[in-house]
Amino acid sequence: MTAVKFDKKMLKKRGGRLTSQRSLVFDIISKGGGHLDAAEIYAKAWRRMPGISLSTVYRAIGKFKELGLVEECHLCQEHHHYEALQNGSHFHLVCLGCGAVIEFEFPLVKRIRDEVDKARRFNIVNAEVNLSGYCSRCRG
Amino acid sequence: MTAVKFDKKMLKKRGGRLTSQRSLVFDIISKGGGHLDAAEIYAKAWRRMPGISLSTVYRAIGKFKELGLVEECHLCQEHHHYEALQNGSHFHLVCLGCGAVIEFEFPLVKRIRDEVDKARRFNIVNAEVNLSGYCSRCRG
DNA sequence: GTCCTTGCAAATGCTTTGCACGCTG
DNA sequence: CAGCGTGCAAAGCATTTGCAAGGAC
Repeated sequence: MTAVKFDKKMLKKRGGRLTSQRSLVFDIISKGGGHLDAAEIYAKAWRRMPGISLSTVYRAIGKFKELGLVEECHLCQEHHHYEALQNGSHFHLVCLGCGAVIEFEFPLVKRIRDEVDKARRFNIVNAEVNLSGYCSRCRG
Repeated sequence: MTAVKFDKKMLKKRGGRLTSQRSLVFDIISKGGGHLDAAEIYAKAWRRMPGISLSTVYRAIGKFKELGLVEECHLCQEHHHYEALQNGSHFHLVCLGCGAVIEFEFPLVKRIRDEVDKARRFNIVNAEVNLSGYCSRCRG
């Protein structure tokens, strides 16, 4: 997990401007290893650039997402969704085109659980698998 | 995906009371197949019980979660977290005890992608796998 | 010089909480 | 009848937006 050097080219693609704030935010996200939320990024940013605004952090993140440099861990849903616990676990396949959600079960998921359990000495309680992409109708 | 009959016993375990609002909310969640958010549940509930309060919906959901009857799809994190896209995908193993996050790569994940891709005629763009449980230190 | 970015403050949207009344057990 | 659950309104957070001033190109 090495930090990615923030590069002018990365922004220029779609006309973004290279500012010190953006470099800073990108550097923090890049070194954060994927576990930082906006407030944490903001806190780290403030230490290196006192006075930086929280909205600037959000806007930088938004820009990076737009450019495909950064992604949210929980990509497919905006807010919480709930489901009743019934017959075992199933997984979600979300179409980025039409928003359709398909549920599926997949034996390999159990194998992943088992093997991670063994390999990492980790007692797995919950497994969540979310796939997103384009369904047959929407691709093209 | 059949609806689960809401049962008095399900609530009594920890002293909850059986009310018409709770039955209604549970029924909606149960029939929703896991893709309803709070607002959608509220809307459906209002149609069958005009005047029901949104806070009641939230409190019912909270109770069901507490009783283990319902779970949020995005269990492990409260709000969005961001990560830089770099060398291919990795996955997350979150300890429910100490909060540690372990990243791992796993070849089976690629197999799942491929097979779902084929089986469902779905063009997969992003795969996300989140496992949670207890690490060797925290279990016991 | 143009117009994209920033900082600030206010607004928005989802979720939670305080309080008095009503209903379950 | 005791105490939990409800509805309402207000509070809390995270995130977004409008606007005037500042900086990149």
